[in-house]
Amino acid sequence: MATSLPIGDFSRATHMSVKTLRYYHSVGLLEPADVDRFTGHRRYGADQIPLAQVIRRFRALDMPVEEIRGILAAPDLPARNELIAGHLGRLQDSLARTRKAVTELQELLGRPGGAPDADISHRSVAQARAAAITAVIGELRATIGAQGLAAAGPPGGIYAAELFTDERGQATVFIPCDGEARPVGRVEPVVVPAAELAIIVHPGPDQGIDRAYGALAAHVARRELAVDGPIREYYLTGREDTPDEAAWRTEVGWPIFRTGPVSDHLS
Amino acid sequence: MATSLPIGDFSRATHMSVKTLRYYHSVGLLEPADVDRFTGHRRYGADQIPLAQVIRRFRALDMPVEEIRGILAAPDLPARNELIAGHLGRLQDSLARTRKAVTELQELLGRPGGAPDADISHRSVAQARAAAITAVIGELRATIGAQGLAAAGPPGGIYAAELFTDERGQATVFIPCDGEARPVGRVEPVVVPAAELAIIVHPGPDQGIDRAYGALAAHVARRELAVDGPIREYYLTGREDTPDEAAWRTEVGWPIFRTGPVSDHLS
DNA sequence: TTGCTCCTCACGTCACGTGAGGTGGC
DNA sequence: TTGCTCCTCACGTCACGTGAGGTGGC
Repeated sequence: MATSLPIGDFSRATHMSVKTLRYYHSVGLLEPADVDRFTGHRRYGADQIPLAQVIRRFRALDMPVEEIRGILAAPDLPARNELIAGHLGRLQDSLARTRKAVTELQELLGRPGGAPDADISHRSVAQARAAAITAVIGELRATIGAQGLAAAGPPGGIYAAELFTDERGQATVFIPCDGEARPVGRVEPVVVPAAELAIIVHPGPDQGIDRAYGALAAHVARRELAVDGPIREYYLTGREDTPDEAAWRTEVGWPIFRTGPVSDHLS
Repeated sequence: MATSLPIGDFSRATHMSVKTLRYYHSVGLLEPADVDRFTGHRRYGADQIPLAQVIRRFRALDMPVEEIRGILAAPDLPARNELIAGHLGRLQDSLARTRKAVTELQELLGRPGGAPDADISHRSVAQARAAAITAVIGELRATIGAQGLAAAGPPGGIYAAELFTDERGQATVFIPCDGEARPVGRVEPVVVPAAELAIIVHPGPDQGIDRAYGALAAHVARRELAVDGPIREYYLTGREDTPDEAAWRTEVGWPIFRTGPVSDHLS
């Protein structure tokens, strides 16, 4: 007659917890050889140890209980192999998905997974008081000069995304200044909101700036968490500063949710 | 004033299900801009769309809700990056585990992941009637010959695992035969139980058979689901057959739970 | 009145782990 | 009597999906 073990001993023999064994009993994956009709105590046969070990091995390979049951019940070896291969396929799918997630996260962190997009930088921009208008920079400069205010940074523009697709939408041009501007003509005081931006610098005059937009858009799509919000431009050097077009510099800023390397900040 | 959307519109705008949005509200991950005090209807601001998209992106990377909340609340960029990196690390761990599981499953299926162990084969052995003894083959052969029975296969032995570790345990030597043997002296009739075996062939006389055992044990540990049970030997060609020791052949069989390629069967 | 949208429970998922509260044999 | 083992509920996990049953505005 075969030796039989109480659940505790069987648990130690198989390195499965008592709770697990009771669970496997309840779902019919591994039934005890005997259950006492009065006390409910389970008894396992020593000859069930190898089966338990096989189950443990499959569970360690993340195979669902339901599928293990199927494998144990498979009528022949090809059926058994097919179930195992099915699980293998699912594991490989999840492997590919996880691998992709890892890559994306690495890119969000700015790790050298692909070459970093060298011409792109990041910036947290604090909000700033400014004088704003819907027309040209010269008018702004003259206005704040006349009001005895000083420029507190390069002039800039905020452009609603619809501008680029619908050809209509809100556009604002501003010069940050060190005090409250008084409204004069089309000039009004504004507070330029804070933002987190991915920045690319476009050299030269306006024509060709769409290449900078293209590069920035591609970068953001791949390596950043884009956020819907108006595009921003900063006019570092322009026609107001020098007639040499080659020396002009425009920054294009795309609003993002910041992750990745810490770079320069601008308040 | 900002545009606000009912949950259905916000759901379509963000590609999140209404159920998901309600869930995120209930756990405080994404609170609607306003909730009607009487009807309970939720309203979301259009400016919440980008935040929702960020959340969706992180969830697509399998980040737990609790951690996304932490990232959104992170006080600065390094803290944010650290949380993301933590998740990345966990993903990489699970990647490694899954990769290992895939390899093990492939080995169980006998895929060429490592070179297959060429000298190992598989066999399902049906149960067989036999004449058995705890001593030498010659005595068995003489006995069944005297009883007018024919050998139905090569002689074999069944050896309890304890034999190899404790140097004691049950050992049985048998010759399958085509009828019921009558007990004579130490010879008794037995039924050799069916088994699934991984098989290696050892050429030559007994000395050196431990090398075959070693190779078989290593193979089983890596590529099979081992099962506790007695080891079996089959004496295909031995001293009874030819005096040429180089021609002797012994098969060693290790009980397993069969997976992998279909090979020869022996009944 | 009929659709449509919105609401709040309540339950299921998967493989157990964690108690709570109680029993039986040495 | 004290430990120890064993038992059966019941609940929690994680991120929702799936109903059931009901309401409010066009």
